[in-house]
Amino acid sequence: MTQARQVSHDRATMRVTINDMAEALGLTKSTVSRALNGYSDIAEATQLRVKRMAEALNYQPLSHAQAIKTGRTRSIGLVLQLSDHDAHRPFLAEFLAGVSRGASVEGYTLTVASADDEDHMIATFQELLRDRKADGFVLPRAMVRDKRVAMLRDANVPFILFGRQDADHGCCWHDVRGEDAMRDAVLHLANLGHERIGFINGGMIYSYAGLRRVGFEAGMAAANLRVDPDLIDENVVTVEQGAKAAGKLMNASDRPTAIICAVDHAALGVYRAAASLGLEIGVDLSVIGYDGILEGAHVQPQLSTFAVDTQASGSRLASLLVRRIRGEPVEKLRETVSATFLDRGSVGPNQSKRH
Amino acid sequence: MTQARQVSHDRATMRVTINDMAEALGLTKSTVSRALNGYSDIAEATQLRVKRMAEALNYQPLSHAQAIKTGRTRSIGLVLQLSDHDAHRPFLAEFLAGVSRGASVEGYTLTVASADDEDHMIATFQELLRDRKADGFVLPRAMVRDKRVAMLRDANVPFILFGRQDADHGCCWHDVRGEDAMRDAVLHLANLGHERIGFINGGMIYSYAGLRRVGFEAGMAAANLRVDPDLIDENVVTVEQGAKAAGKLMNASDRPTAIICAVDHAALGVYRAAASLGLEIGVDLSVIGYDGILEGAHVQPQLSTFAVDTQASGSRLASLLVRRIRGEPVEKLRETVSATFLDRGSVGPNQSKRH
DNA sequence: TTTCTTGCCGAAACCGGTTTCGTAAAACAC
DNA sequence: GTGTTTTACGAAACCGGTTTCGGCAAGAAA
Repeated sequence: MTQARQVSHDRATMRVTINDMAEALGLTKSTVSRALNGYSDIAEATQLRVKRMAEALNYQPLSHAQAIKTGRTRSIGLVLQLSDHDAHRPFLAEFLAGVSRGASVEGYTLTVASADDEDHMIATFQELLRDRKADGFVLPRAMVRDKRVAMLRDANVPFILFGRQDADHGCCWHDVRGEDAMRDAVLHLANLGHERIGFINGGMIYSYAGLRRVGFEAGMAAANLRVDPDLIDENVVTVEQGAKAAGKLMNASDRPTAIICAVDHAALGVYRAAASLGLEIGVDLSVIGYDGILEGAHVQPQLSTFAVDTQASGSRLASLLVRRIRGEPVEKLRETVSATFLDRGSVGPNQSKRH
Repeated sequence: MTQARQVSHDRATMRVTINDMAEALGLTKSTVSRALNGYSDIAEATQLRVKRMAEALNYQPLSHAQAIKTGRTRSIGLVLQLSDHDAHRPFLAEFLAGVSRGASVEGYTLTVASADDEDHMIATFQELLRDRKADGFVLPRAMVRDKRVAMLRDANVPFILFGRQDADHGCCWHDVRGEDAMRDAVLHLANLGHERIGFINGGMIYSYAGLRRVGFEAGMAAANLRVDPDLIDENVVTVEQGAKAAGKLMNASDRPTAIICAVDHAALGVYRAAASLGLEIGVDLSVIGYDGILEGAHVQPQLSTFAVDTQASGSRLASLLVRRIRGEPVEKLRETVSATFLDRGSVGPNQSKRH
């Protein structure tokens, strides 16, 4: 007991409490509290005085103490899903760093939990809410039919998607315009004379895949090219799957001269398939990926791809979520950013058109 | 205001509080509290009755409420360091999932923050402590001179290392015995007739590197082999660095017939170097890695390596840390586990010894 | 039987905040 | 100059727990 006191004593570096504030100001703590929270029945002069003192004393209300009365704890939650295929894992470090940084800027902290399937995730959400461990959630990897969204919306809990949903679903999001990237990829290739362009899409359960497909088709239409179903594959997220898919596409009666991949790992698979077919990437076969994974810079030739700033997105998601928690309407909290094209060695002019 | 009430109302699924417990039991809340915390001045029969009721009502004290009095909040902290080289990132997802799961089993949650350098990390620790966001910390990647350790030990804050430190440093840890793996790797290769064995070590600022070096040398000694300084390189953690290091080793007057790498990425670099030298891995040059990254199973031939169960370690770290927080002595909270050897295709008998 | 322990629990203070309510003083109206 | 409304703050209750303290009843000792 004495020890517990001891421990908490030298651990906490002696916080300054609202009572210290009150004493220093010659006010009561209720006045201090309301001043800091901007109540209108506190004279503006007093509010300023109090806020200045808070600054001077480096006073920060203890979120736990606030939580028991207000229910809000100034922390945002994120639940990892382990069963997610590993294609997404490399981004996780940056993503988390981004989210935690964005949160911290707003004075929020990040609580991370994990779940092994969607149902478990729902349960985890509820537990976190029940214990007030999170005021809202960041949902990475929006899915087409997303149970998480349904649950959180019904429970009236603030949350934000990394990815998009149909507008009327009433949630806010931040996303990278993968569809624009796919379209630009097509146009870029078309400019280089490619006409037979293959498309290897990602996991169709995720909403990004549908969008990228649309973008690919938009690009093909804009370039006046026909979309050949034989040159399209889906649900490809690993290098192996990418190699297999590429093999299939290259078996088509009329081979593609270029392949666009919705995820970089698939593109690396295309490299592998090309190698086993004796084709040179960037010469015999052009490839464009998406994601901007590091390995892309380490293959020969370097992979041309659309890089996503995962960390920036994480940070942005956190700050939008905090605004949502603070009460801003959903409609104002939807935004997209663009990926940046890295024009590297895996793309070249269409050789078969040379005369 | 009314709205806030509304929100917090349908969000929280109406928790059962200690007052509900008291009412249901016909006791006062002070008795309920002490019963649940096992105070000796509460009759054992009563304790049981209370605990049973807690079970029945699914009562969990609100950690925030406890925190303001006790200073402890039942959550463990983890600060990511962004500047860490990416070699470690692939493990992060599993590691975090493990930590959060281990924590959750003990009724703890995980708070994640990030920092860009060591000093910022110290500041982040202090902030988390000051705001009581964490009762203790998991420190991934123990370093040889670890500022974090010094700071936390001085502040008397519970923490645990993933990795090891000199015993007298008075901290607890959980680690994988990389040194044993390195020794076994040597012996395995020696059994196959290899005598010229190279060693490519990882980042020397981390404590694992020193240990693995010791393990390598122990293995060489046990196999009666001479350690040739020309066949050793250090601070290699990426594929590129690995390729470069391997190139250097293969330039030695008396080439190694096998190379052991302290990290898998380096081993993949060896593959690359071998390819450019026209050497066949597993035949002309044997390679053994360490980590068990997924890519190791996707190269030709598959990389023989020592796999680490990062998730299990994360989980274990969390549970040890919780025990530390609960007051168990440091000395009892140190343990190591072994990596498991994956005997795959990158190792073969020493060709040069064939007659 | 009286007194002294001991066991067991309730009452109340406390932790660090928020929020409701009441009220003295100042400002306004007449 | 009096009556009424504002303005601006203090007092006190509250949130959901923990902890100190005090006291009653039963059992032990005298």
